[in-house]
Amino acid sequence: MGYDFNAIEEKWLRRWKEGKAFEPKIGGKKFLLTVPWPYCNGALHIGHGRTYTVGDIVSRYRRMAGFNVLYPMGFHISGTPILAFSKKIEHGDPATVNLYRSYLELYGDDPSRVSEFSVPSNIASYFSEKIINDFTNMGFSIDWTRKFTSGEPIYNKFIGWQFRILQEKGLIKRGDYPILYSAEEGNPVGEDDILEGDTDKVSITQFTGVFFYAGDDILLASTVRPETLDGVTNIFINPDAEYCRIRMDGKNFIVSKRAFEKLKYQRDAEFVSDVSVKDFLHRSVKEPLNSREIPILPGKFVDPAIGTGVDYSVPAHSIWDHVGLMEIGERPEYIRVIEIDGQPMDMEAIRKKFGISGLGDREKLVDATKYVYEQEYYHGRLVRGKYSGSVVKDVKDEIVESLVRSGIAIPVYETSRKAETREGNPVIVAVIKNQWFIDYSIEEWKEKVRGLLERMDLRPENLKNQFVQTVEWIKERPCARKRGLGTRLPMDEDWVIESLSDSTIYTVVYTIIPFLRKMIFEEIDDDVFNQIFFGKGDVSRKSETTRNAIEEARREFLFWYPVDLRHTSYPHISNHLTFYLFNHVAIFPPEEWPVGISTGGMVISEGQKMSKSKGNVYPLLTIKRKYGADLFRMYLASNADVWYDVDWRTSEVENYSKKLEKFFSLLDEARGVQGMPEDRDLWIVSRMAERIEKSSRNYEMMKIREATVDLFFNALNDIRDLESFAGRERTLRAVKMFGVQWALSLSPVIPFLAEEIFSMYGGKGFASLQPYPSIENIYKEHEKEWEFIESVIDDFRGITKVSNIKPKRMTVGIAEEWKWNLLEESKRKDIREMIKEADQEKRDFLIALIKKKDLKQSVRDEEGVLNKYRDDLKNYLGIEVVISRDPNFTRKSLPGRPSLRLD
RNA sequence: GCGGGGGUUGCCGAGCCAGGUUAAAGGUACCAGACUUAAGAUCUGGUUCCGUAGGGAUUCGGGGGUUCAAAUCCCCUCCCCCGCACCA
Repeated sequence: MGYDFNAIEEKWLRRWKEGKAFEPKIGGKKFLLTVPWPYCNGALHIGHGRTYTVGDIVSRYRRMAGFNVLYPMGFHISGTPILAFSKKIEHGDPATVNLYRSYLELYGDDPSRVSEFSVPSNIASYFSEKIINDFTNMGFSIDWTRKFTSGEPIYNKFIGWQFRILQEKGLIKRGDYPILYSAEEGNPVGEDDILEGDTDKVSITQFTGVFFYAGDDILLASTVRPETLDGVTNIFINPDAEYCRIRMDGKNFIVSKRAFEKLKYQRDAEFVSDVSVKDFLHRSVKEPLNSREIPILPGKFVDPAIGTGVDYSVPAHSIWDHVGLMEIGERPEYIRVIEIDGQPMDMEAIRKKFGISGLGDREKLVDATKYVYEQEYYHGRLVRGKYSGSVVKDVKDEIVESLVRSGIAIPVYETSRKAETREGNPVIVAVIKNQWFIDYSIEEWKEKVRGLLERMDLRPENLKNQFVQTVEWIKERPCARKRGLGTRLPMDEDWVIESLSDSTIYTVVYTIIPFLRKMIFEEIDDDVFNQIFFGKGDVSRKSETTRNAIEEARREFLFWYPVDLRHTSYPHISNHLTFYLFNHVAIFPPEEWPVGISTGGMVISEGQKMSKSKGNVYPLLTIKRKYGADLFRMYLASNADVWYDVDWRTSEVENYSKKLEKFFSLLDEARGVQGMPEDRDLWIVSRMAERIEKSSRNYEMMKIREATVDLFFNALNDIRDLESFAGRERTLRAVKMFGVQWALSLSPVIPFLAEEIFSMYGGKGFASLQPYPSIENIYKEHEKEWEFIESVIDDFRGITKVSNIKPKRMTVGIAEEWKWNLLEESKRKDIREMIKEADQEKRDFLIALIKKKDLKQSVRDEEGVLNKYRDDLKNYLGIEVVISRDPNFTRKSLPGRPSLRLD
């Protein structure tokens, strides 16, 4: 018979709410725990539940460990996705409309309401409400009185304040910045906007456009290998493509027409005239380094849509160029620029090695090119020019910079692959002029963050390395975009602060939001925030209401902040979490800087990444209805350590359900049983005492899996063993002794069941608010005795298994006195010394002692223990136990490991 | 490439940092037995190989080394996953 988890969960949800169980007031030892706020553009699935569940288990444990815990939550609505979805719904995009209809259906709402979602704020408000509901149902001990969204006016004021501070401190700057862009749509495009952008990522590649002079014109040849410029032998242009003359920076450039269409989004470029390929072919141009005259040759392999459509040829280091020349029957003198271990790579040999017969072997050419590039990039040394002697990868960036500085090259950006938007338009690279950045590259700033990392509590331990690495690598980050929801950039209202940049110190708002809301909105300005956070804004002219609220807010901020633990999943390390550290360090004094960060794994489902097409995405709501929150939490907690991915397998989930039922009915039944437990069953109390104590440490170190497996699965196995040995009745009497403590120890993981059991056992108040339990371990000896009996049973089984007999009697040969004496001695002395002095017999024994360390834990009075369990052994194994001390028989006996004879 | 994490017994997954209690937790799957009209559920035992006495042999991606002793420490090598930015 199962238990009605739905009824139990509903009951305790109601009582927690009525009792305001998780709405802490200031006072005592505080613990502020945050998990990044969810982005509310759709229904939550099991993957979303993970980090919040871990956060909740931690907060619940901390609460029981005596901390005043605040676990707050808000909602993120900044950025483009919500906007994009509402736009699609407005336009009636069938896939999106269906998706949102299905969400509405899932939550039992009228699917026709989908049209409301054409207003972005409706998406945000609808789903934030559902998330509150879902999270509450999962038993998360969140203080919802402190919720807010990244889109509301009070928050906009706060972010405005933050950015003005960043600006004052000189951490914000402007500059040109390349981004992926759709010319047709007039928008930057993100991963989500690109066709197959999530599976096949598109990035920005920087080419170098090198100037080759042809009279008044400059052929702009683009390359990703400017280090080979010294080896140029000719220019390739595609004889079948269209080229044109354009004007940039007061000069005339020749590029393909396709290139111009993109280039004009990267810099000021004006069309001058079409040009004919024939006018250029076989003319010569001057290369910019040494003014050598080189010819322009036809290269059909040159793609006018990539780069500038003009290619400079370095046949000594490019397989394309080598084969290209071969095909048109040209064989200029190759100029070697790079050597590996003193040897240049031989393009002809590589051509043969890859089996390339001509330009038609595109794939092989691509492979060969990759091979050549990699070899020369990582292992090649330059042998000409001013960088002669350097390894390519060490000086490549410098080379590009120096070419640009000398005015003979410009950067040209290209996408890493050909890509189009979901609407079917080409994706190009555009350069945004005067893009706003937060300049994370400032060395003093980085240094402060490194200092912070030194003192932080980071889990898992390797997290520190990852952060140090990220801090090393981080540079300017664009912090605003021209579209999306969010806060307008205070210094330039055309821009909206980008969604990761507006969520770096928001955790502080949790501490003050209820008091901000008490203020008169119009009065909230920078002075208010300065007063709350630094105690130094002039607020004397505010209304009394506002001034009182400011005082309260300051008190709460000082009490709750900093964040003691921020927990999230590992993909946040190199972005959000790092910004989080940087911004705290920039804005707040050191005592308000983050104390701890932990990162966790993701959720995969049925052994695979979740995806709609695989049908393995399960909404949180469905899970709760079908299995209950406790089961979900138990599964997440025990399936994998926090830092690893959890695999949700429906078939295993079912088994958890049975285990929880067993747990519940066991404790339920034990409650009603009469009489005291047998003395010889009390070992199980000792085990439980140890488990509870050990798990406390594990919870604290966030080894949640270990705590759960031990407290739940291993404990249930003990009980199973006891039951099969001693029967149900005796087991229940023993279990009754620790039922309450057991349930309480599991309360962080399965809070609903814990509440129910706690109250069934007559507990007053909430289990969730009880101190973490402990059991005085007064039955340690019983445990050792039981371990002895267990090992005898184990040996008995071993023998019967191989000998195939059904014994009636078991003769137990207990080890001789001298062995026990040596064992005692070995605890005090160096066993190696003892071995040297011992005779053959003693030596064998001592070596056995080293091998079996646990023998040192043996119970001394084995005969007494066997007598104590004599009747149980007869019942359980169907044998009579006879003790023997016959020296012929006990020769092989060890303390804790008696000889056995069955007959 | 850089950085991080992995490769364990049918599968999932502990153990490895602090070498011996480890043929290696736990779960799952499978086999046998009990219960049952039967199935399911539940319970019991088993699941590397050999062995009619608790033993032995081999095993933790591959190779080598340190050690009385290595899944655990060191070196080399192969393979897999994740992050690398404007995207929440």
